[in-house]
Amino acid sequence: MPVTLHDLAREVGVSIATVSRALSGAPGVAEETRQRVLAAARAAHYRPNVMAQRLQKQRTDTLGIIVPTSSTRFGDPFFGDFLAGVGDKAIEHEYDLLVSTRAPEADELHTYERMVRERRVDGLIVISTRPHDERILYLLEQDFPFVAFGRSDIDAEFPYLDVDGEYGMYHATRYLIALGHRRIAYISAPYTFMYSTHRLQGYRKALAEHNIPFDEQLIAIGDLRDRSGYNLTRDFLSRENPPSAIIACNDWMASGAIGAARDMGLTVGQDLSILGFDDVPLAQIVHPRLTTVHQPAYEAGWHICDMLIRLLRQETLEQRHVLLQPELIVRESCGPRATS
Amino acid sequence: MPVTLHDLAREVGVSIATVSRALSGAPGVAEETRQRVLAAARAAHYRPNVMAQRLQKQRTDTLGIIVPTSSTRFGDPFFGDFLAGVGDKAIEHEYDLLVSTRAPEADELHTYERMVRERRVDGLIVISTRPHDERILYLLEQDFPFVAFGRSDIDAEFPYLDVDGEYGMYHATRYLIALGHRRIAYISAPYTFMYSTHRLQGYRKALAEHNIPFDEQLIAIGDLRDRSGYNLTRDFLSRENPPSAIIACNDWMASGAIGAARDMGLTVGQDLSILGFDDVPLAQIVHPRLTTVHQPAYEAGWHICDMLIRLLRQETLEQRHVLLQPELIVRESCGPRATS
DNA sequence: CTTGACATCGTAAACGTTTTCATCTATACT
DNA sequence: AGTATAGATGAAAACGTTTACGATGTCAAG
Repeated sequence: MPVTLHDLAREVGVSIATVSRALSGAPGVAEETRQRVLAAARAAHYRPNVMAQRLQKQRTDTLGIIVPTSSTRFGDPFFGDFLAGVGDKAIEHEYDLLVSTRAPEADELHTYERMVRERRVDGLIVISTRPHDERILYLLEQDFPFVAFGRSDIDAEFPYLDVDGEYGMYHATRYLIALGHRRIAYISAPYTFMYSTHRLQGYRKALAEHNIPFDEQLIAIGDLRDRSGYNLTRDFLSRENPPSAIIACNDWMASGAIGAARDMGLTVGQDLSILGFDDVPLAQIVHPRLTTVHQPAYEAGWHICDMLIRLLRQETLEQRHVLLQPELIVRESCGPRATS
Repeated sequence: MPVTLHDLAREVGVSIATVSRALSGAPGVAEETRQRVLAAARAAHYRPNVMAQRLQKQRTDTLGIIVPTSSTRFGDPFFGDFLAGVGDKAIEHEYDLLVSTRAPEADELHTYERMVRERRVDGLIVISTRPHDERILYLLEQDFPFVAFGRSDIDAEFPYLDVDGEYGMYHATRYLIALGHRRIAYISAPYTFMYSTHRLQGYRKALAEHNIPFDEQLIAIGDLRDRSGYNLTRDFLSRENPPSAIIACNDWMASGAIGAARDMGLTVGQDLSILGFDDVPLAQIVHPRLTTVHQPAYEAGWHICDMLIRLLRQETLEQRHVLLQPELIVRESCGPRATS
């Protein structure tokens, strides 16, 4: 039913090779012929069959990204913005974007194998890297093109873009220290995420620089959802020597912390300082508005996609390792330590 | 480099046709031969080349969804959950999911043409339907399989799933009326979305049933973001006869409304009732927690994807038109009208 | 012993491109 | 005039599958 090169060739009275050349802009076809072909193609509303092109070219012109749907990531607006950045960049270069949720029961690597071995995509974006990330090891082993969002601790080089969580948390912590805080609790993300370690590093570094001893008791691990921020904060505040400030590893937990403080009769920003991470829209909606560390989600996605495309085009990346410096956004959830 | 049917055929000593049949489970191949082929395939880590399969089968086994990235939709967690539902269902049936952001400068239909005419996908999911939706008209005209999330007012039948906004808003309004409210302001979504009209219908219907005259002055149109909810609420409240309750068309604007009320010294849930729509996670984080209408985003995506797959498989849909009834979630942002 | 049915398998044609290579024509040079 | 050269084109081989069709062999029924 749909019109093919063959149809056009018959129509114009040339061979399909000539039609192909004329359409692709390849040299070696007379200008007059080219015009005739183009006119016929337009008239017949010709569109190439991409599957045929892909089979022939041995390229899919498709980028892939695999999203663990069960985790909170997908509902997280941070991820939505990231994906928007990836998508915009992809379409700008005429790449398709294949988004796959990992089948919950299936082995994660199975999803990656599916992409790689069956050649569904030309390259992959790996998100939320983990320590000893087996996905990255697999892709390296297969010599498959990819760019990671985040670093890992494996003993091999690979292209990545990361937001410098250590830098961000270091400055956030310094900010609280400058406000007079000494007992600063820290609600971490699970250590299965690489960034957890980096951010904790920043926290520890700032403490050390100001000769504040690191207290294991002030560290808790949340599940990134507001509920756990709430619970852990209640826990912290009901101790006999409660912290005067709390840092949470993302804005959701920080928002939960705000709720807990409110429920316990504390005024956030005065009695208790709370600091988040990510700067999702939510941060400006909660009351008081959240002081947090801004992660440029859209830009990160955009940039990573750009790196991947360059990689696929064999262009040399000016930088295979990009570290973005996040910015501390001061709003109202932090204040000087209450001098009671 | 990668192993093909041809390689396996040579290996086992049969023709590629037999190998293909053995692998696909087609009849007409001796059990013993099939086992030999399967063993060889396993040993050689054979994976089919999907592009070749797609060219041959004239199917892409891919579903598409086009997302207007510039609008707030992508960052909206509602959409993230929806997409997760679609993705999970798609992978369950071994479909790939192609997510395309519309190139901002390009004509929207161009993106659809790209999908349809170049046969990149077998079917499409159309989201946030609009009055006289040209995308739907185009797909109908092309006789291209799709399922819409939302209805439209065009004069043609097409498969859709929708959340009954009229029903939801009707019950929400009734709830406020039952609490004693008579002057209920309404912050609508832009009328470029089909659901705006439906929801407004529900609001009007509830008013009419209780003999409350519809007052044009109490209707405002927001842009779905919290900022506009904030501004419009300030506007409402600074009039001489302010409303005692405000309904917003989504939770973001409702949250903005809460902020505005707070800034004007009002206690939400007592002095002013505020009601949202969607029930995104945010609704449970703001203070007071938002009374809102729950939209089952994940389930909607899941169900729509299921409908589309059945459509593609020529199975008869038990229902080509699905209307989900949303549920009112009562929390703390609404209360009886203050009897001052 | 012939015939037909059936199971098993191979040949080859598709699917719609891109691209190599060879062919052909026309022009320019000796 | 003869020949080299460049430009324009077509034939055909790929890319890796699926599948219609035909060929072969086996076995049971007549």
